[in-house]
Amino acid sequence: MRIGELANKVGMAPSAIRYYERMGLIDAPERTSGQRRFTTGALQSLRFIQLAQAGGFTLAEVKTIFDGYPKMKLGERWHVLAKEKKKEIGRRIRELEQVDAVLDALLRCECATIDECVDRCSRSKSASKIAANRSSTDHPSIRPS
Amino acid sequence: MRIGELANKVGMAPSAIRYYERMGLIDAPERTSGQRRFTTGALQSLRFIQLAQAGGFTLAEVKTIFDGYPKMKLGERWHVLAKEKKKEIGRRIRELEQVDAVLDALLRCECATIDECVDRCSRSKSASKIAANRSSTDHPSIRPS
DNA sequence: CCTTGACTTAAAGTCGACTTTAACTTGTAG
DNA sequence: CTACAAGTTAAAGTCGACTTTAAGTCAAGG
Repeated sequence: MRIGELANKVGMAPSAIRYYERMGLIDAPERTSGQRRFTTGALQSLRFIQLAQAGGFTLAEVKTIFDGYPKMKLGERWHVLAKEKKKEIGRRIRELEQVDAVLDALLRCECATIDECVDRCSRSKSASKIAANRSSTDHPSIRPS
Repeated sequence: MRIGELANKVGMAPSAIRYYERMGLIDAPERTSGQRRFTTGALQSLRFIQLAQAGGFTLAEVKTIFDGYPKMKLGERWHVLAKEKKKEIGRRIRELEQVDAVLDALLRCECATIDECVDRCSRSKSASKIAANRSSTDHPSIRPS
């Protein structure tokens, strides 16, 4: 399979696939006169990457998973990482719910000027919490080994 | 008030404040021998920016709000934008919940290899939906005027 | 033979929200 | 007077996940 066909099958751009190869996320496939020829194994890897991304993993995290399991074997490690990611997603959802609460507070304000708005609503418990939480959620729990 | 003091009061770096000024988010304050001297008005503006950011607005969106109301007056427009942003946050939360569901599916898999995992779980309804939704949520609903 | 389309590479560009750097001036304390 | 902290600017750097560009190679069809 050439890169274009593979890209079509998984629904991503050829440039993305080359990028993953450069980043060491997928193995460099055999080449026929310079052109990549992929097997279905690459397709599986790419689908897993898509899945992991949908699960909120960064490419660095995916690489960490792959590096730990060069023979494509999963196990404890993968489950541990997935559980950590679930926690992270939970935190992110709660953060967004707070944001939603801030917007509700602002909407209830019926304020005429921004100053009034800030004075009455800025300190309304949720606003400052969010700023405080941000720093923690910035950093993913899974790091390259 | 000099920039350092203001930065301390609102809890942001002086560089951030200069950045907002350059971006036209806050008015350029008077200067004493080149140095910025801020009034409490700037403090209010900065707090509003923090609030808006906590509400999930981008700086471009904040600028849009400010541009529409140069005299710091709020009104219909602000409420409309806030409501749109609430919808966006709702969408994002639902997306994250789907992601959580995907992770659950993967964890239930008990799969031994990545290939197995992908074969059995990748198509499990939620995975492809997420990819489809992403493009829509990428673009904020509020654009510069 | 020539064009067309798909591929190749390395390197640079993109987006957002800043931070960092370099080179300099100004204000204050000892 | 001198040192040091805090201010100034424009320009470049950062992060992540790619895309785009430039310049070139290769195979198949007319």
